[in-house]
Amino acid sequence: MAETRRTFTRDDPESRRADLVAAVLDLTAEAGPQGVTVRAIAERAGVTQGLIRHYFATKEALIDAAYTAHMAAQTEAARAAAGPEADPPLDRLRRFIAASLTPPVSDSRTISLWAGFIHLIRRDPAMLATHERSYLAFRDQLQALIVRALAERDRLPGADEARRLAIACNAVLDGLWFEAGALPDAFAPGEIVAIGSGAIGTILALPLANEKER
Amino acid sequence: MAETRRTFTRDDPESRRADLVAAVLDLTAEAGPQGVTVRAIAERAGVTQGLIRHYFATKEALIDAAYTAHMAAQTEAARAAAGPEADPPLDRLRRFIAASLTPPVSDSRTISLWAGFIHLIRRDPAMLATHERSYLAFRDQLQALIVRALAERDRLPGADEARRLAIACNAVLDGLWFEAGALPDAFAPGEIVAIGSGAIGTILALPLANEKER
DNA sequence: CCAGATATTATGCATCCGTATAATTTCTGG
DNA sequence: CCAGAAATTATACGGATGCATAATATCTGG
Repeated sequence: MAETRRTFTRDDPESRRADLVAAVLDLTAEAGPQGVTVRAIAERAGVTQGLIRHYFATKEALIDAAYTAHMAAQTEAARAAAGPEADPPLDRLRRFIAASLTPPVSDSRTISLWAGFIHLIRRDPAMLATHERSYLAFRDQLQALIVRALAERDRLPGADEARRLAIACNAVLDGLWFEAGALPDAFAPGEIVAIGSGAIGTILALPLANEKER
Repeated sequence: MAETRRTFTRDDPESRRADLVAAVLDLTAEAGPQGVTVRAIAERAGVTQGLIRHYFATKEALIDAAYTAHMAAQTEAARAAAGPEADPPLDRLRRFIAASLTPPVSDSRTISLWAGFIHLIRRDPAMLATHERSYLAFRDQLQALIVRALAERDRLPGADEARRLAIACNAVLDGLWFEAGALPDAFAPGEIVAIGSGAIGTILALPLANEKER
């Protein structure tokens, strides 16, 4: 009655790493740091736990890789959200706002991931650096969109004023992201985007609100 | 060389429970769920781990109690923030905004606590109910302050519009709470309150910005 | 001041955790 | 088609964790 050894197929190292990273992100989103054990990661990725150590020196190294991959994906999604550079600045800003307030950027998964990682970020300088870089990249992009949309109407805020506007608009986005993620059933479809566009439009004195959604 | 048994003094049950609850909150804020072990809780509270079970059936019950206590304190702090009912509505709204964006309501501790509890909230219906109740209590209070400040100037928004304004203003507060807590060193003192007052003042078309801080 | 009640400590246990290491299967180049 | 490389599995280990239970010190009522 000797247990037969589990069969397996070799896989591309890149693909295996990606599977392990995806498993960490799924588990972090679903159950928080407590649910992220090497055994759970291995099961989710469809391998045995020894393999993790073959690709990552420690569990912490794997989690670092997962966080970096997640933030890179988020940054890329934000970059793509505004659309072609050649489009009208106001349309680009509108699209950026809408994308920031709808899945996959804004949903309960990203909230859970943020919450699951924040304590590690506080402790690990490398993760903190990744965190700050990603945050500022997002805000700088928003600020650039704002400045161009204003410039189109011959309004040219100074650096300080541009920073203040970007922080305030970013706060609206973050706050609505937070509220939608924390209370997913408390808002009608499209309501969050409508409120966000309205509030940011008011702050910037720009016609952002989509008439169809009001 | 028999180890002498640790001396102790009996304490009021209420006080002991409060000590244990405070230990859980401190540990959650400092190290997240991973740092909240029965041994760490006991050490922080100055007792031995067996005592925890004497007051709470399980660790989970203690954590529930800690979360409930924290949310009650936050709700009470928000209630007190606006000041006397008799004061001018605009002043009360100003104070509420300032209090919401400064310690002890807004700091890295409350962010860490939120992050540390959010996964438990998702899993435990009782904690979820506490969470939603506290959130809506905060927003309802903000909405009432907004409506009164507008009414003072003979502006009477409908229920839908009042809700939209409250959600948007609340998003500004939540978003800035988030940003200040996530990047504590990225903002000058008073900058967050100034930006928040400015943005909310613009959204509501009310003179909220404090001239001294600009 | 003492005896009962109980708050508190001390110890033990089964389980899970991350990591280390050995055994085996799969794949590739010649 | 086979031999060597290495990807993958299997097993083991020390320590931590939550919970249970036994032992003991502290307090209170009479």
